[in-house]
Amino acid sequence: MPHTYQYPRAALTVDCVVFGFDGGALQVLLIRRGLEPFQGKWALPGGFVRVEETLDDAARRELEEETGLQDLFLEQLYTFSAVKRDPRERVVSVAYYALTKPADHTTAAATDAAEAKWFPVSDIPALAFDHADILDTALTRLRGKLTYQPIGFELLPPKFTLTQLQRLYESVLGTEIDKRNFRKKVLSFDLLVPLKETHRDGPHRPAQLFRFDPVKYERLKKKGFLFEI
Amino acid sequence: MPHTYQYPRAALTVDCVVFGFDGGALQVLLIRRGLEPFQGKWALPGGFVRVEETLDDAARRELEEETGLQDLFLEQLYTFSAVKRDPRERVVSVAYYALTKPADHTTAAATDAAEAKWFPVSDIPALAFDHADILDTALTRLRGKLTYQPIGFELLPPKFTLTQLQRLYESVLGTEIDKRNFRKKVLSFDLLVPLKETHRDGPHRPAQLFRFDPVKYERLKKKGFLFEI
DNA sequence: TGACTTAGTGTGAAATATACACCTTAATGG
DNA sequence: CCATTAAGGTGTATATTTCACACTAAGTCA
Repeated sequence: MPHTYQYPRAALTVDCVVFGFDGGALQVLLIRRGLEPFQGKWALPGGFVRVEETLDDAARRELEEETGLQDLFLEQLYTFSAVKRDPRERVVSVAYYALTKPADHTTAAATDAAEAKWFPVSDIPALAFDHADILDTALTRLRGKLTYQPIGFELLPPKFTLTQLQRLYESVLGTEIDKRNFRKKVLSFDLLVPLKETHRDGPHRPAQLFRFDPVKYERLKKKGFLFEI
Repeated sequence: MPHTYQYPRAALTVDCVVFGFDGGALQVLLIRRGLEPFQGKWALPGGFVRVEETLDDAARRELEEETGLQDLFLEQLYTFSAVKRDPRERVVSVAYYALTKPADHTTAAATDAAEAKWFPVSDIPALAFDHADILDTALTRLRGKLTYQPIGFELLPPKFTLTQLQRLYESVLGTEIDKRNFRKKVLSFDLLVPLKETHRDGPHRPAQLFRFDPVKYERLKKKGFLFEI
């Protein structure tokens, strides 16, 4: 059923940069394109926005359709509009970035629709469209955001150790952090609650498990608060 | 000449939050709408994106058409996509925010196309569409950005005094700042060059004029640098 | 020439950031 | 079962940054 307008219109898409952390390196979820253009190339999950849904809805829908992922931290990133970014026709794409917990990773792999695969950000294949630009923008944003908002927890399981959190910061920011100073700082925000459990893992002392307390975070945020590592 | 597509498409617009500073309070430039919907209401300058231009181009074009402003600091803000944000049909709008120097203010007032007027952000009339949301988002962004990037200069004339700069920070951030500490901090970045001129203004000691040095700023930015007031 | 008004300047105290090394605890295996 | 292994966990002293605070300087105008 055709739709007619007085002036030509760009098509609107969403593209999602999905980050994950496997304990060692920051990863991005890509899907292999089944159709032209760029058939067979790796690309960010995404697709056309329906006329009766918001961009956030579209991003969540496409993510679920293409990767099986649900209920993740998702935030609008930037809208990309280079005139020739899609060889077919004018397409403007609103990019999102998402953070997943490790438990989601298997889910993502299990999807059948298209081939989906995690790649370490240090080793990304050639991407379709301007997706390399989008990924760069997302990485820059993630690094920036990590230093002033407590979103690192979104990349870790609900229960995590301080060492895991530190590894995450180190690999995303690409710096080494002093263990004692990091712990002091992180705990000083009073956003982590120690659990009565420990994480046993090999021939050494087991690690205290913590969880993030979103309620305390909301309280702090309202008072105007700066989370800085 | 009609244009036909297989699926319905949202219309794409840009809207611009133009900030100015008159020495006392932060101002926003609004235009009075000449057409329905919201005829006679105040709104952000903006309009439809043409199919062969980027969003940045569209924002600059609309700004010039509606307000006469050119060559200003302009940055994409966020894309607004609530389904009913335009009562006529589905319209997705990419919001921008812009910073103008005082010399531009008269230019803006001189435009004839539509009625354009500066309003202090503390006293904004009811706005069309979701423009109040957009303005809120822009203000939050401006406040955030001002504290870690040296964009305040974009709101001042090319030559300015430290007191003017301080007033700007105070009124945008809504805080009082200690004069000595502010000067120490700002000068410590080594981004301001003192001029051989002073600013005479009333029966008191004249003030040293400075200009912002974008070259030094670029150098610093590359080394990874944090501008924090 | 004195009164008025904004410009411009320095220091000490408090808080925060940084550098740095050793003991603790459980698992493993000889 | 005890010695070894390997990561977990902790405190302090120093450097740096932030913060609070008050007077003199320079020009105008009556």
